[in-house]
Formats: sequence, C-alpha cells, structure tokens
Amino acid sequence: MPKVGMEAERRRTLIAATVDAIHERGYCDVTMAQIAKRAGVSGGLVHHYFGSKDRLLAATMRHLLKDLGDGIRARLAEAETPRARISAIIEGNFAADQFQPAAIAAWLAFYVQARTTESNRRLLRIYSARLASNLTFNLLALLPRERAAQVAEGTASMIDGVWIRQALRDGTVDRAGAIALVEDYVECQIRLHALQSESVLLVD
Amino acid sequence: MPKVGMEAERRRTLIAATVDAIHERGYCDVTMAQIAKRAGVSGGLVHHYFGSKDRLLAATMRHLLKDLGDGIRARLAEAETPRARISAIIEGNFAADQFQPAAIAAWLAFYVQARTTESNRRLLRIYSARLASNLTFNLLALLPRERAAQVAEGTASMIDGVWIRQALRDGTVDRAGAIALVEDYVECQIRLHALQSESVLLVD
Amino acid sequence: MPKVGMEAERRRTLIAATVDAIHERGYCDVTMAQIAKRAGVSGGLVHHYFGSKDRLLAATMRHLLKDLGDGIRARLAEAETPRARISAIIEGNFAADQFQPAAIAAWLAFYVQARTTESNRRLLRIYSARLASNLTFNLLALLPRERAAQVAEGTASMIDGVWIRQALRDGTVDRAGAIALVEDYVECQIRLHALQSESVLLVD
Amino acid sequence: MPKVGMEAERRRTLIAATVDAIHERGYCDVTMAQIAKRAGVSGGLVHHYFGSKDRLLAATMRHLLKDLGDGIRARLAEAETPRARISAIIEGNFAADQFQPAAIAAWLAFYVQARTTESNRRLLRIYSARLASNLTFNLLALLPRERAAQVAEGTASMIDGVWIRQALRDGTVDRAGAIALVEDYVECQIRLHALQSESVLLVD
DNA sequence: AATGAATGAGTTTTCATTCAT
DNA sequence: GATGAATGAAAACTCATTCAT
Repeated sequence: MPKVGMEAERRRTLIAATVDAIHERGYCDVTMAQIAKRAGVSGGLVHHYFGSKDRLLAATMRHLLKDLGDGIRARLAEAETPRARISAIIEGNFAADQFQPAAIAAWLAFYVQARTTESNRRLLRIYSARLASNLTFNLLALLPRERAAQVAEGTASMIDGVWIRQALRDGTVDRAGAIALVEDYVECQIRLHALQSESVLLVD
Repeated sequence: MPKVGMEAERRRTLIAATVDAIHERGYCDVTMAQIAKRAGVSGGLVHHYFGSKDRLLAATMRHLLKDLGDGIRARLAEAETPRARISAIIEGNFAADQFQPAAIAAWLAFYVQARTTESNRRLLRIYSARLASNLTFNLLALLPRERAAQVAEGTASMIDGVWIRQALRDGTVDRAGAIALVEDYVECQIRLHALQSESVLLVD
Repeated sequence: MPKVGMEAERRRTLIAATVDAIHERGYCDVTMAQIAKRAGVSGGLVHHYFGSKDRLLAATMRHLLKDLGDGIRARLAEAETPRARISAIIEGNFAADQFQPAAIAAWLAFYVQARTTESNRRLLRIYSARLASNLTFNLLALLPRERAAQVAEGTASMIDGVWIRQALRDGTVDRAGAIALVEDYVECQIRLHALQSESVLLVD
Repeated sequence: MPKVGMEAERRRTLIAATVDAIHERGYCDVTMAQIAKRAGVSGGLVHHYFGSKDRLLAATMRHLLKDLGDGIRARLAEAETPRARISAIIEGNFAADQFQPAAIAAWLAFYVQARTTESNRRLLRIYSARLASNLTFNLLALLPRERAAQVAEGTASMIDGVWIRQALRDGTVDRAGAIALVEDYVECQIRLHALQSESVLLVD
C-alpha cells in the first residue's frame, strides 16, 4: 500500500503540534524536541520534513493565515450585500476553529515576531492589506470615501485588539462577544452617518 | 567613594538597553551579552544589578507599564470633564515617549509573553482592569450602563489593536492618526446615543 | 538502528570518567568538560544522559556505594561463622577494586560533601547503619551487648579512618595492611574479653 | 590611636568567617563574597589581607592545625607518664574548641582537598607524622616495637575515622564518646599484651 | 522513511579579582 | 586602609542540527 498523502498528513500533524507547543510553552521557549514528542515522532523526522525550525515555524504561520483566509472567503462567497460582506469578514476573523486559545497564541506570537522576521512581516502585510481593501470596498457602499478608509482601519484594529486581549483571559473564549463588539463599531459608524446625512437633508 | 545614585542610573541604562535590544533583535533572540554591550558594560554587571535575565525582563516590563501609567495619570489630573478624561486616557496611551518603535516592540513582546508568564499576566491584568474601570466610569456620564461597559471594552481593544498593528508598519509612527481613530470610535458612540435619545424624546 | 544497551554502557563510562576526574582534579575542581573529554564524548552528551552535574555526581556516588555493598554481600554469603562474617565485612570494605586511589578519592569527596548535601547524607547514613547493624549482630556472638555495639562503632570508625588517611599516601595502596589493622582491633577486643571471662571463671 | 594588632585581628576574624562559611555551604561552594559578608567587611578587603582565595584557605588550614597542635602540646606538657601522654594526645584531638561542627567541617574539607593540593598535603603529612611518632614513642613504654607502631597507626586511624564520621551526625557532637572509643582501643591493646606476657611468664 | 544518539555552538550565570574613589 | 562597582574568564546547560543505522 503506497502511503499516498502520508507526507501531507505528517506535515499537518507537525504543524498542529507546533501550534499546541507554542500555546503551552510560549513561542520563545518552544523546542523542536517538544514538538516532535507532541507529534509522537522522533526529533530527526521534523527536520526531515521541514528542514529547519525556522521553516517549520514559517509553514505553521502560513497554515494559520490560510485557514483564516479560507474561512473568510467562504463566508464572503455567501454574502450578498456589502453590509453582509462586512459581517462575513468580521465573523470570519473570529471563526470557531481559528479563534481558539492555541491558534490565538500562535497567531499573536507570529504577529509580534513579524517585526523582526521579514518573511513573517511580508505575509502579514499582504493579509492585512487584503483585509483593509475588502473592508474599504464594501464600506464604500455605505460611507463616503474618507470615512470608509478610516472605519476599515478601525475595524481591522479592533479585530486585532480583541485577538491580543485574549492573551489576558484565562482560556475562556467569547466569540459572540468579540463579534458583537466589532459589529457594534461598524454599525455605529454606519448609523451615525445615515442619521447625519438624513438631518442634513431635512435641514436642506 | 562609590558614586551615590549610580545604581539607579545603571538600572535605568540597562532597562533602556533591554528595550532597544528587544526592538532590534526581537524578544526571543535577545541575549544578555547584547544588552550589556548596548549599555556599554560587561556581561557580569547586568547580573550584578538584576540577578538574572528573567528579572531584568520583568523590571523592564514594570518600567514600561509605570511610564505609561504615569503619563495617563498626569493627563487625567488636568482633565476637568468626563469627556476630557476619556480623551486624556486615549492620548496617554499614545504618549510621544511611549508610542515609539522600541517601546512598542518591547510592550508587545511582554503582552504576548504574558500568556505563559504568570507574573507578566498579573501586571497586565491589573493595568487593563484599571484602564477599563477608568474608561467605564467616565463613559457613564455620557452613556447608559451597558453601553458604557461595551464602549470601554471597545476602546481598550482598539487601543491595543492600534499598538499591535504598529508592528506591521516600517518604523513610522502616526500618533495623531492613532488618537484620531480611537477618538472617532468613542465620539461616534456618544453622538449616536445622543441623537437616538433625542429622537426618542421627539417621538415622545 | 540504535545499539541496544548503549545507554547503560555510556552511563558506566561516564561514571568511571567522573571518578577518575575527581581523582585527578579534586571534587571541587571537576568540570563537566573534563569528564566529557575523559570519556571521549561531547559535553552535551553528559547532560543528555544525566541531566545535570549534580545528578551525575549523585549517580556516581550511588554506583560506588553499590559496588562496595555488592562486594561485602558476596563475601558475607560465603562466610559461615560470625567471626568469619566480621572478617568478610572488613575485607569487603577494602576490596581490591574499590580500595584504589581513584575510587578512594571520589568516595572521600562524597563523604565530606554529604555534610551539606542531604541526598548524599541520606545514602551514606543508610549504608553506615547497615554496616553497623551487620557488625553488631555478628559481634553479639562473641561479646556482650554493650561491648558489641562499641566494637562495631570502633570498627566502622577505623575503616573510615584508614580510608581517609589514604589521602595522605602517595598513590600506594596497602590493602593487606589496612585489613590487618582493623582485624587486629577486632581480634584484640575478642581475645581480651575471652581472657577476662576465663579469668573470672578461674577465680570462681 | 595607632590600631596596633588591627591587622592580626582582622585576619583572625576572616579566618573564623571562612571556617563558618565552609561549615554552612561546603568547601566547594564557599565564595569570597560570603566570607566577606559573614566577616562584615567588603569583598575587596579579603583580598587586601590575604591576596587570594587560595591563600585565605591555606591560612585557615594552618590556623586549624596550629590550634589542634597547641591543644595537644599543652596537654602533653602536663602529662607525666607515657600512658598519660597517650591519653593527652587522644584528648587533645577531641579538644572542646576543635571538635565542633564548623571546625570539623573545615578540617575534613582540607583533609580531602589535600589529595590534590600539594601544600595542604605537606602540612597534613607533617602533622600526621608528628602524631604517629608521638604515639609510637609513648607506646614503646607499654608495648614491643612492632606492636607500638601498629597501635599508633590504629589510634591515628580511629581518631580520623571518628572525625569523618561526624559528618553523618546531625550537629550533635559527643566528645566523651569519641575519646572513650579511642581510649578503649588503646587500653585493649595494652591490657591484652600485658595478659599475654603474664601468661607467658606463668608458663615459663 | 525513521530513529535517536551525538555534537558543538551559543547562552546564562557565577565569582575571583581588580581598581577608582 | 577600605569600599564595592566593574570586569572577564570559566562554568553549566540548552538545543538545533547532523548522521549512522
């Protein structure tokens, strides 16, 4: 039986072990030995599949980003109005399988690490730019240009803020609250703008 | 005769060197040797003053937190209305001497590290709780109870989000933009509430 | 395929290297690097097998104690009278493979170290108590109770004294002389008691 | 006021601190800083008086040896018969001010250290030779030549053995028991020889 | 493909010693 | 003389990486 896909599975297992190890010990204190043990394989094998610790970490980050992006894309595909697409993006950023302690821990570690690791930085920037552009584009249907850009930035900031603040909570994750907080921000901006436009009209 | 006050100065120098070293190499890759070199002293001296790497890092974090807190307290003391106090808190969180690349880098590192380092976590939680309580208290003069709590949380999240997103920018820091973004959030919430209350009154 | 039994052999080699290193440089001045070099392995390997210097030293001491104990037990098994068993214990304490410069050096170092290292102390106490009890038990066949206890203590003291005085000799080891000295003590006590009992009988 | 003798007093204080430090932390783990602190002086001063750690330790050992030797000499001066002189030597080896936990700890450390430190070894050998010669000389009045030499060696061994075994006791010191044990050995040898000579005479 | 023993470079830490004051 | 700040060499220890099996 030719173990087709064995390699892919091994890689997935190792990446999952990496995420868990970061969660448990912290990014700085993770060792290849811990990851290997957690994945139930020998230390040598991790190198065999990923070449080096750096590459394993990079692969792990790409994996997290991809999962998050996939979730958002899937939700976007089903949303039919600009407003719904904004909600899809927000909800996608707090998808049940991503917004979990271990993934959050790894994600934050990579985020901070990005400051000194050019490859991480590039990946995050691309992701961030896409997010901003997506939000802005859809907000343009509801707000004037400058407002849309600012609210997009505010939304992205609040999403990241909610993620990082998760580090202070003890294991408990509140997806609904996180989504509500960000939605509330967007909704407030949209409504206020609507009311103000309206009153302007009335005055006219 | 040993110079009096030498110790305090040395400690300050070493903490500054630590912040810079974290900025340049990243939290995980900082070594005592780098810090010592940057401070222009021997490796042994760092241990002489701080006992261990862990304790030096802890002292550095406390220092950052204290500076931030001091800045906020000073601004709060001069603010005279609830609204002004909210602005004081926001502005204090982006004080010119704190919201700088090196301090931001160190701050984020400690924030993320807090997940696995109980002492860091405790400090950040205390700081965070005080911030939330301060914001909520002043927002209560402008919004109903549940709204005030939610907006306080939103404000804190957005502040943290703006900090962390700084990691993706290249060295440039936009204090005014950061403050404007958070102020905009608060202002939007307050205005919307005011308008809605008004319309309710009108309807009545 | 990793050689089976490699670990046990490595550990033995490293313990032997430790004993030799203590012999050559003295307990306080032994370094892991010296031990590693002497064993012909890298420094890292010693930690791999023993975890720390303390644990390597503890393992070395246990090894020495075990060898000594084994030698005594083997001799005891072949002795058929109380008197012969006492001789077996004495001879066992100067077994040819234990009473050698390197082993003596290590043994003494551990003995003295025991004063400040609780685990060492415990091991030595157990060993010492067993020796005393063994001696006392067999002496009871030849001497009254209080005499047996005192002579057991004297025997143990003299054995330890002969060991420590070995530190002053230059490499030469005189097993026969050592055994003769202790045997002479025991024999003297037994004979004197016998003669005195006899004379008491005669007087009666 | 010219502090005459200040230096001598300082040296004595530092040596006492050294003995205490060895007692508390063990020979290997003693540091100059501990000794200085214990003596209530700065670290630099210890070097000023002794030049180096090695020289301080050497001075400490000489001091211990001298005290012990003085005690024995004083007792010898008052003893009037060979038998009394033997007792004087034994008692002097367990003098109340020497046979104390701290001094014992230091003494043993130096004894073991002697194996690898030529200067220590020389001192101990001289001391040991003098002890042996003293014992032998006085025993010659009571025993034939070979017996005297052997019993002198046995006495010295038992004295050292009692000292080293003190390391296994917990702080309690039993001078009377120690003296009794060694005296018992000597007395046994003398009596047995007397009885055997007597019986030979009777037979003749 | 898989193992895990082995390496060695790099890091923290300790401490005797020096030296300006 | 006296201090204690400062040094720097040496030690323990860690861990990514290699490699024989």
